[in-house]
Amino acid sequence: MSQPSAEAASARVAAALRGEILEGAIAPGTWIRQEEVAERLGASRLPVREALRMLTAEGLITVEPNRGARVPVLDRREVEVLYRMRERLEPLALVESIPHLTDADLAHVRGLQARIEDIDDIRDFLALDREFHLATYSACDIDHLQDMVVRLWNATQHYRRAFMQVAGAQRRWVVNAEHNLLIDALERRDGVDAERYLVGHIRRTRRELVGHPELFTD
Amino acid sequence: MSQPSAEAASARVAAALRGEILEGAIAPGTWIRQEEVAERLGASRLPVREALRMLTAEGLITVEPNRGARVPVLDRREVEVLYRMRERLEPLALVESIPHLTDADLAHVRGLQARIEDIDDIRDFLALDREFHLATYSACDIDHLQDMVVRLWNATQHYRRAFMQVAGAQRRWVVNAEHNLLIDALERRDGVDAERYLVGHIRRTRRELVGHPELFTD
DNA sequence: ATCGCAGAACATGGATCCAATTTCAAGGGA
DNA sequence: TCCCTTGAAATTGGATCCATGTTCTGCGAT
Repeated sequence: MSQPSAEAASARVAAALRGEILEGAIAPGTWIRQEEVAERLGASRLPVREALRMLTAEGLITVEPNRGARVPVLDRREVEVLYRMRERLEPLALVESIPHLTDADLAHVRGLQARIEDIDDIRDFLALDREFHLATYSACDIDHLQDMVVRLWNATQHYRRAFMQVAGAQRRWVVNAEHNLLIDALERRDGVDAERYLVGHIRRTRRELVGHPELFTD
Repeated sequence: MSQPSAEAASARVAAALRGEILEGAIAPGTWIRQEEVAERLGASRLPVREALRMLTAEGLITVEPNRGARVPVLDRREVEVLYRMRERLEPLALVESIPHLTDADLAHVRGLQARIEDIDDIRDFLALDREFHLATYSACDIDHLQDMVVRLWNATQHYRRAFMQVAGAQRRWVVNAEHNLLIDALERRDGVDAERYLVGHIRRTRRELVGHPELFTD
């Protein structure tokens, strides 16, 4: 009877909140009330508190003592530096991943890209784009590295969504082209080329994103 | 009456455990029992649980559901990649910090280096070396970046201590020389040189550290 | 003697109640 | 009218008790 059985309440709450935050249902800056979350998700306040701590470890929220938790509001400069961190860390994750990527992994990545090219809805695009990139790092067996990459994606998710809403369809074409170049390099197991395409991909996105002042309050 | 007054219990417990882990009093691999910590630090189990979640967010421990928490044991490869992550992230933190470093900050950094050169005890050296490097990043105003750098120092602290115990005094001379080169570049506000010295410093340490197989179990 | 299995001891996860802090609104004074 | 103060409501933090899951021990069967 030691089946995984019912997931722990705190993990359930964390998963639910994680989804809401990543999909934008919880706007940055708004306080997340423990009581409200507890009764909405059918749990007591205690697992909610644990879940909030988990989400802080994932870079999704910040907790202020005796105040509460909320999705942080970032200014343009913070988002820019977060992207610069991505430009440095993700190539490392990719290089560590490439030697361990199986053919099945690569087929999965190709499948994701095929779905990305067929999609119109921004919400689906964001989720699949995230899944695509994380899949290319999935064979990296260093937990700390994968965790930090996920943190960077988490922290910038809201601004990526806002960016996609103002960017035109032309951007999607560029993204698709860059993704396919990256996939080709991966299938050749060419770490040097893959790293080059990835850095270019992230850098171009950063420049375009921070070039939209209307996405930020400052 | 709204003085900061007594720090929150969970923060006190977290600070105590943080110190014990960083000083090596809690060996990697040993389970951290909530009840034991609670009665030793004069709190109930609840703030201990919160503290363990905080330390997870800081990269100091890992929590296994229904099992408990412990300081993770890393193999040589993980430590090596953690150092490669430092080589990529810390230069960025330094570059972001340099323009905002005040003369008082630099004087503080110089003072720390002077104390480092006078110290024999390994425990003090580790604490001051950490404080030295973090001080050079202290003017970086991007919280996520500073937090990640601290995580990297936390995760590798145990192996740095073990390394210092097998390394000779000769290593200390090299460290001091590299620190002083770094300080000079900082005082010139020369980001390019500072980054160069820092990368070399971390890279040399990585190579020497992972070159000691006796520090790892595998 | 070794492996398997049951049951007890132990540790973590969760619920409820209470305390402490913060926030917000109303009232009083300059 | 504005600002400061005061107190009550709302919210988070903590303690105790109970439920659930895991680990270890010892008994029994092969």
